[in-house]
Amino acid sequence: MASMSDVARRAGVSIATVSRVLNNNGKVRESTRILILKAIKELKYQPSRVAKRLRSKSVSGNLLGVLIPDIKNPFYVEVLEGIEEVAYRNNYALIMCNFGQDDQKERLYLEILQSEGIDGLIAAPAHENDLQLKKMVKEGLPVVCVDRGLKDTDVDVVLVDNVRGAFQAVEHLILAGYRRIAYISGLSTIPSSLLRERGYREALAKYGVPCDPVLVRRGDSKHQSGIQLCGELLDLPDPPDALFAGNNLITLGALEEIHRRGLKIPKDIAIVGFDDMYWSSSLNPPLTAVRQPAGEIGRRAGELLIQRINDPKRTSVQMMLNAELIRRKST
Amino acid sequence: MASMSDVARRAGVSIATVSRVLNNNGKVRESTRILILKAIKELKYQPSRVAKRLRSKSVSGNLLGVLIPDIKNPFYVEVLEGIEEVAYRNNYALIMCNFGQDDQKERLYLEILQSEGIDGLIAAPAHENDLQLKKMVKEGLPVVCVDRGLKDTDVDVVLVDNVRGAFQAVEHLILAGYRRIAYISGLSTIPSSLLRERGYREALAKYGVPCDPVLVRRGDSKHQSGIQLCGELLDLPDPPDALFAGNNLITLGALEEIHRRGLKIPKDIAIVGFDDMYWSSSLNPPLTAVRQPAGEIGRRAGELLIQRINDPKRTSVQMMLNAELIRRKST
DNA sequence: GTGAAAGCGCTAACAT
DNA sequence: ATGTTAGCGCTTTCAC
Repeated sequence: MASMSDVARRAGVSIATVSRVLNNNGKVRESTRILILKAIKELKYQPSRVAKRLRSKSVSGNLLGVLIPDIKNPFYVEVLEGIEEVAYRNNYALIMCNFGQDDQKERLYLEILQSEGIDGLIAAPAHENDLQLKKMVKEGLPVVCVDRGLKDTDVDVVLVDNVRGAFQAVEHLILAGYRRIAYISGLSTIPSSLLRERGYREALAKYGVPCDPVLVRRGDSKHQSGIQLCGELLDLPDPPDALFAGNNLITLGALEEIHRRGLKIPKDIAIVGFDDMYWSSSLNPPLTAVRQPAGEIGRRAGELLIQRINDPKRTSVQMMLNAELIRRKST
Repeated sequence: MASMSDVARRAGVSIATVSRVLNNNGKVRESTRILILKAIKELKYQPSRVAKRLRSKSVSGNLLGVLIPDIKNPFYVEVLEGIEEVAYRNNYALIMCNFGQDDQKERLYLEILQSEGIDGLIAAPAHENDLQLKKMVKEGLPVVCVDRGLKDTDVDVVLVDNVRGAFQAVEHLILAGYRRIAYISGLSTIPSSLLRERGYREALAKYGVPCDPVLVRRGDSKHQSGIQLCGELLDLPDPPDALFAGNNLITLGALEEIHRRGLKIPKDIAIVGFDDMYWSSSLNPPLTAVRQPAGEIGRRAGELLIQRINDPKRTSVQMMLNAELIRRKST
């Protein structure tokens, strides 16, 4: 691959001049600019992002990190897609780090990202109290969090109103006449699990529906735990007549278990999921769900990050997007 | 962030020696090694992958590129997960490029990857005849293709026996008694679409089932085209009694349309999809599908790539994995 | 066994 | 308006 000095030699100028036309700064005579442009074209020259990144912290290296807990989760895929969209538009490449809810792996990835000299990071951290990430923020790395924030730390966050979303889901169930409403929660270390539980309780409270503790089950946010916990609920002597599933994967797991038992939705049991999927309408019956605008979360996060890279001092914002209940046929 | 020279100074040695202990090459007295290790720990030194990458083509920069057509497609998500798994195990970071079936975007991403100095690339190219990618291969970039190869080019490829997979799916339909079997194809520029169509035709031929051209529809591999084309088929004066869907997204689209019309599966129409999803059992009825071992495709591709990076001269291989028909309840 | 120094491709400060 | 040069952090000869 041709380098800047190749271009310079071919155009009969110094590399500094080449750099100038490349970055459009400094004055360059039109005639030499044309000469250089020609040389660039002829040599098919492409600047090395690596060299640029190494050279100086002061200039953008056009590289962003994305740290997500579980790429199997369609929610994160959509967030990722949103991020990618704005990153690409702004000429940033993306390093993808999927830590699979594994703290150790998250730590290692964070180190790698640092070592890669990324300009900024979008993360859904394992905990609100992620020391390493907090440290990186303090040291000045531009970070924006999605889905969950960082305690006592000044970062941009973009998320959804989990309490309200959950509240709407459960309220909808209550108004439809269900009374024994179960909640399958994801990992209780994740704030959103707790917030959704709060929404669940608030809705029950508001309508005076008693909250039976056996109807609240906590798992690990994954597909398998949806199957497992849904099974436990169904095995109860007095099983629930409706289910509020804490996330995507749990919903899918619960659905699998319900179908396996040959139960009819919503006759035998109703279900509403937190997180919509673009193919929720393909389910049978089509799923009622709380839709987080995942793509927009990603896009917003990307935009905030780029803003922060360009203006590291700007005050941090928390952007709360609205979650909307999509009524289909499962309730 | 501490650099090598910080470590060297602290340990009272030269950076060359530090480099030696870091890379475990050259002789270093045990006592100085310990000294250096101590300094590294104290300074929390982390080598810069950027500098390493810039420095020399001869040594691995620990960076891989992944180029995929559509991250919305669960198949690619699973492939990606497999790749990520082995990349991580081997200390490679991943640059993710989702080109969304857009040729222009693919080209730009390829340029970016080159400019990032990646050590290797895993790609599902837009066409078998991707000039730019072919050129990069010829110039010596280690590449492995997944899902589709590169014409007249010597690359590693890992994919699935599409003809056989499709054949099994359609044969299964025929043996179950269906006769008007439709095929909704993805983009006809993608080899797998054509191969699956071939499997479809071969199965019909083998059992002497006439092949009605109106039952073969070609779309763009996306969700929306599944909805659209399935609708067209259902509107036929003599509609199909079974459907073979060319990929994941098409299946989901078709399902949506079928449910929308209140049709019963498999009574009114049977469906078998190409590509299984981990939540296919959550569908109602659980979906019969041809399962590509997507995670394994990704892992294999990752392994092949790393092998090739370490041994650029080794002869290229084509690895064809088996696709398996999973019989559930939709047929 | 260890150090000095060149150089990867680039930017930016300083000269001219 | 253009050139020279000093690094960025590292690997790798080549000396000693």
